[in-house]
Amino acid sequence: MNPADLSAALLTVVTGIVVRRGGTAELTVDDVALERPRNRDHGDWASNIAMKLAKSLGANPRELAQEIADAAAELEGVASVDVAGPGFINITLDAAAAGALAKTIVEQADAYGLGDLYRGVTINLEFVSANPTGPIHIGGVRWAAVGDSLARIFQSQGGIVTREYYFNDHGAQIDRFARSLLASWLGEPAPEDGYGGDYIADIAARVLTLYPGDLFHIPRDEQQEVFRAVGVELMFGDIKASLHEFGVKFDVYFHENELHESGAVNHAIDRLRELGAIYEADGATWFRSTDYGDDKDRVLIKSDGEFGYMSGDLAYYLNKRERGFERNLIMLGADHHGYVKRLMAMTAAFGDTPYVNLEILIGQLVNLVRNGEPVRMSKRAGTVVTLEDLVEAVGVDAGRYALVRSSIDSQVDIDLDLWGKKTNDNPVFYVQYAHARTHSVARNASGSGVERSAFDASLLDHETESILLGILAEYPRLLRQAAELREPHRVARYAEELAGAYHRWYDSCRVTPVGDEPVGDVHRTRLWLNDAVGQVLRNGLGLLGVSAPERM
RNA sequence: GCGCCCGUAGCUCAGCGGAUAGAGCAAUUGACUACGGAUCAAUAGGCCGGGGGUUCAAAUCCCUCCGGGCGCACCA
Repeated sequence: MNPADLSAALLTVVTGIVVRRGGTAELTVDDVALERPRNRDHGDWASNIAMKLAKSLGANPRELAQEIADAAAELEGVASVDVAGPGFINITLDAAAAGALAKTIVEQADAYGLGDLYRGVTINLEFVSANPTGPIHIGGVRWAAVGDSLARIFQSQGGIVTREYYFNDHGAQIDRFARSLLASWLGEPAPEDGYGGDYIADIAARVLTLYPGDLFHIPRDEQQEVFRAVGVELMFGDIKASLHEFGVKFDVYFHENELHESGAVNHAIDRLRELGAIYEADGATWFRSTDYGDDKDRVLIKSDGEFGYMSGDLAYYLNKRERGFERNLIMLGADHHGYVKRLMAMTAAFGDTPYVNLEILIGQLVNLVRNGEPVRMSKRAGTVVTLEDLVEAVGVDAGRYALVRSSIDSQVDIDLDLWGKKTNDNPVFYVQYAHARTHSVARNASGSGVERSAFDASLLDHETESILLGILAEYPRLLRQAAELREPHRVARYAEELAGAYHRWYDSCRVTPVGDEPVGDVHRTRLWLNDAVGQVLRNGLGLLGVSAPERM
């Protein structure tokens, strides 16, 4: 008996009562969704449906609750139903009904918790998209961890997900990068608006070994072009490699240059023009985005003839739509939140639905901290902490977990010294240890002749067992919620809660008999529960891109 | 000035209409000749930034003020 089954049964009960009382409320399963009460005295599951319905039925909430409770008490698998407080309905399952879940989970294995919220929906999730003018710095790392995890969560709901990286290889910043490489090679100081740091010299040297021709005797602008073309490829290769090391693999690396070379940018502007959203002023071409809720109109073609920043975004969006993506999500840092309105205006102008066909997830920036003091990062000064630095200092698991554990709405401090030294501060080890422990227990059980050869759910009647089963039962809904809200951190917090409940159960219920005690069905049944917990921890950690070790 | 995010235990953060607000770390005290003590139990620690409002019910929703972060270019 899981909460979904119970909700469905309760829906039938409540609907019957509403009809009998002459009510007109149309109820769905969501209306009678059960929650797990904080306090164990309040049973396994609780509903507030009576308080919600009382007003429209003109009924006393407690009386209504009692009527529902009396009917619900007859449901199969329900041990008792109580009315408490202002009208809560508290349901306690009998141990057998609750415990059956342990077997279900083991049997469903990796499939336990999967849902169909986005069954068949094509989703394009764009994240990181850092310019290839330097290594991925610590700010981009957050989106790497969160974005990849969110992609996995969408997939758990049946979504057809493409992880995409927008490769900004067109425009002034790339020119600066090229000039910086050239300057480094020539032994000149870095350009005023260019990039510094050891990696520039490193890339410049690698360009030299890769370039087959004679770089010394060609004009300077051709030299710069060589450094641009080869340097960007090298930089991009490095970025890919460090992302890969971090466990993040993109399906598509999209080059902005393609949009310009194929004429897609012009085409996108023409399309807007046909729709009447374009005007000319001051020698520039403007998108009348204020018609669609933006704060000001945006320049698409500057008076010098160059494309404005936004023009590429128009073409890119259309390109994604032409590739068939129903939902397009872009993860951006808080320093880009000003883009939301103009991109939504674009979406509306093209006749799509803002916040549905296009969705922008804004995440707060990370602060780099050293000994409690904030550290300013500067690509130019070369004081950048990179993804590789993070992995080197704390490892992939601890790094990803720490980054994905917080809501993206909150700023996080990254203190590599602290993270590197006191890694026990990171709850990832608490969760991983719980998982390792499930394997340790299973190994031990096997050695003592305890196998999953019998299952009697009614034997899972210890208090820690009913708590554990309650948490396990919530997993599918938790996953769905994480997907709906685009909040991977919920999976991490859930894993911590489950790990805690498991450790407490371990402390009071043994799987392997002690001493001369014979192996009984209670031990065999507990082994099912043990393995079920291991399975769910593994599933959850997998969605976070964190390993689930069998030994630590 | 306008916009977005945040202000919850000493620290880092969950909870975002429900019952006595939680976890980890830090602190204090206990628990292994019983499945790994990277664990568990217990204690202590909170006017959920302040003030109004909506509601049967507000940390959660609305308004306002205070404090912090980030934005508001024919730059990308």
